[in-house]
Amino acid sequence: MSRDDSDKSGKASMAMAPGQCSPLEESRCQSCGHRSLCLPLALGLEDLDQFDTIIRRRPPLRKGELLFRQGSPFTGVYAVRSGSLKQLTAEGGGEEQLTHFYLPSELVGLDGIDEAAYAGSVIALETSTVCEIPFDRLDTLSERMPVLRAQLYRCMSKEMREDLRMIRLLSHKTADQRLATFFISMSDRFRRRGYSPYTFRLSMTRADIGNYLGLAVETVSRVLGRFQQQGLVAAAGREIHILDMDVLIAVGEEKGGR
Amino acid sequence: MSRDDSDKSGKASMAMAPGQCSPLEESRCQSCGHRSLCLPLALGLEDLDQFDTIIRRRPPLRKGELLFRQGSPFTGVYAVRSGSLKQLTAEGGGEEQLTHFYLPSELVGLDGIDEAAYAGSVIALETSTVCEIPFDRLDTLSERMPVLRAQLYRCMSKEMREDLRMIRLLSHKTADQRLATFFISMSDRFRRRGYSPYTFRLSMTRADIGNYLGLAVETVSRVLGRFQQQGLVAAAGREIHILDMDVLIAVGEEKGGR
DNA sequence: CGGAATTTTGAGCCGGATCAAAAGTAGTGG
DNA sequence: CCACTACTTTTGATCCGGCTCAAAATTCCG
Repeated sequence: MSRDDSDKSGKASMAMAPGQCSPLEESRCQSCGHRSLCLPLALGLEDLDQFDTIIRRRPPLRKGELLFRQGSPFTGVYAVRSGSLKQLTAEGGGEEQLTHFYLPSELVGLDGIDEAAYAGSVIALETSTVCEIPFDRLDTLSERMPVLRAQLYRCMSKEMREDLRMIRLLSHKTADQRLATFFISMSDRFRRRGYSPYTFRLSMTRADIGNYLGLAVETVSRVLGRFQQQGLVAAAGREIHILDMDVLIAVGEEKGGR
Repeated sequence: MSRDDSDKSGKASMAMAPGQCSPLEESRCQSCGHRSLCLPLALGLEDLDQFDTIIRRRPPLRKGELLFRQGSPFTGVYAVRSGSLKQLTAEGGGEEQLTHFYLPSELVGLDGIDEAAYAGSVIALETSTVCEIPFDRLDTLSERMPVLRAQLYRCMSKEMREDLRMIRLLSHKTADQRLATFFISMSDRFRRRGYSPYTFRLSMTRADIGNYLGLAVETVSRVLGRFQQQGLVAAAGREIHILDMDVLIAVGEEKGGR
């Protein structure tokens, strides 16, 4: 609860200002727990060092703080190091649509390259840290590192593929299928990051989930209630336990949504 | 029905196998009318020649023919040279979702990089020709051509941005807004390609449009009927005339879809 | 001209939105 | 530590946009 806990662990950490702590140690990719999923995943040690020199550490964002605003000039992409964020995109006059949730190791801002401006606003859902990767330097570096370039292509392609999944979900799935798919997807993302796929804490509100899935808050709440009655999941606030993964997967993939 | 028909048109064409006709002239990027929108748009003449050597011409696809199937190994991307195509993606057991329409100069298959397999099946909506661009060679070439690399990034980023637009459309817009947005978008794409933004012929069926927009065919037909009554568009089969662009745009952007 | 695919039109129904309000949670400051 | 306020979540009642089913009208092609 108190910040002192971490400080007690040793004098070394006390000497460091928050957000700049150990720029030579903790903030390096080499020692980052998410390296195996992140952009530089396939780099050799030497290239990794090079890569490290271009990324910039940012002071942590607190809950609700903006990483960047929709339309602001594109300067680079960000890799999530800890915490989670959401992307909101608004259309002329219209309301905001939540288009992405970002977890550690994921790349934020790739959709800004084309028009040299970010396609949506990105906001921290909880205290979060990100690594800033200036795009021009990344591009230059990728010229000499085919592996890095390939990974960048793969990241973009992956996001396109996930967008397609989302389009399918929004176009043809029922509320039940959408929420089931959402839980399965989150579960999977936690699993990949070494956390339990059965028990996790969501950092977003029901309203966020509804906005993301194209459903009203009330519907999210009702469907979740139904899932609990059916023994598929147990939810206490934002704490989620998946009780029957198989059935949940089946619900998410049921034929003929609508 | 008989293949002889095409042969009758003249001796010159008889000397050339279909799909290989004039590989040195018509099929070159330099003489391609879509160069200003296509991948190599910013290349100098020398680089353009280089680029030309890696692209492969394909025999034209006839209406309904498959360019590639979902899940088949990713080998490269395709630039549409003439005609139009649609991408269909299916989920385990579920029905197919139409996720993209492709017009000349657009790049097909970018979403296949990540998993080394194409994310959806792509089918010609009419007789169409495409340029095949093997990805490994494109990647190698992009190493030496920063401009080409930048354009490739931009293409991918653009597709991501368009996917976001689609997600917003599917998540929050009414049937009227969806169809209005669709017409505006098609109009814009025709305009960019040098055709009239007010009068054009759609190559897809109402069912395709419905599938793409997340609507039943009947709804597409009804809304279109309403648009005609209101004097926004005139439609004769697949021939579309936009009569009141401004109002149509306004309908597409109305606040609070649902 | 004839058969198939496409498009339109009509009637009825349902999933999920909306509106309204209660119940629960989390920060905040005294 | 507790009371206060704001936010979040749940629950209930009602309504409507768009889906479904059914069938006619039209267009497309050979």
